[in-house]
Amino acid sequence: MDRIPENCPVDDALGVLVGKWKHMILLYLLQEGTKRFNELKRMMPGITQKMLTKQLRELEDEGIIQRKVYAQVPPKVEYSITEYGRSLEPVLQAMHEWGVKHTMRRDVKQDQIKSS
Amino acid sequence: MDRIPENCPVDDALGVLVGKWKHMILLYLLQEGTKRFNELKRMMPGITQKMLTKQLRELEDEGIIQRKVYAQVPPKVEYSITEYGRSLEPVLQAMHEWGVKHTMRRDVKQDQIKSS
DNA sequence: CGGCATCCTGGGCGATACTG
DNA sequence: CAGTATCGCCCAGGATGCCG
Repeated sequence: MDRIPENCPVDDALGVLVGKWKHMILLYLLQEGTKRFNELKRMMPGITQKMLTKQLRELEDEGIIQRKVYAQVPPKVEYSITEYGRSLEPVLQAMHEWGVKHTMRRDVKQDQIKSS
Repeated sequence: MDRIPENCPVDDALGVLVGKWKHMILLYLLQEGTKRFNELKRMMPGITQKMLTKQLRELEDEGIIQRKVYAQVPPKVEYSITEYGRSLEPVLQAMHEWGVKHTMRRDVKQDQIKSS
């Protein structure tokens, strides 16, 4: 982290990850490779087609994931991480590690409240 | 990154960073140490008192920053990163590095559009 | 100086229905 | 199967004004 930037790079990174399901999609595609639309949908209970489509489009527009359409009936569309998308792995990694610690600390805080 | 969790730790990390100004506040406090309310405000042109207050409160509630009130007139309130808050540094670091590359890539994309 | 209370708006997000 | 098309809610975030 050199200087505080005028147009913050951290903002850019945050931008592509913010969205209720985006990081989930990325984690799934990173860990389990190529997935079809409905496979992703099934993996995220609660998400609607509209939202899944939207977030996939946004990630695609950013160049983070790839969309491959098979010309067949019934339709088949596969999504996968791009090379560029893999560059986000350290970021997700850092967030995941912090999240694990955070959850632990939250438990500690709960204990402190209980014992006070 | 071990397994895809039910309650995603990545979500937790994202949660504390999301908010239009939160990461900015954190970067300032990390890099420049303790700051007064109006110092922070001056550093972020465009932010309103309400928003600054709100985001500071949220960060404080998470235990990420510390609020120190001096009993004097005029009032003086100082904000600083907690030890716990410093644990976010690797996350910010990772996002910053990615952001720098991302900006570069976006420029490349612009060039590609121009030359097409 | 460092807030809090109030009002308001945009758009993120969801529910539902329809389609090639 | 993998989407569009509509409608509508909620709330993060902004504008403004008052206060100890």
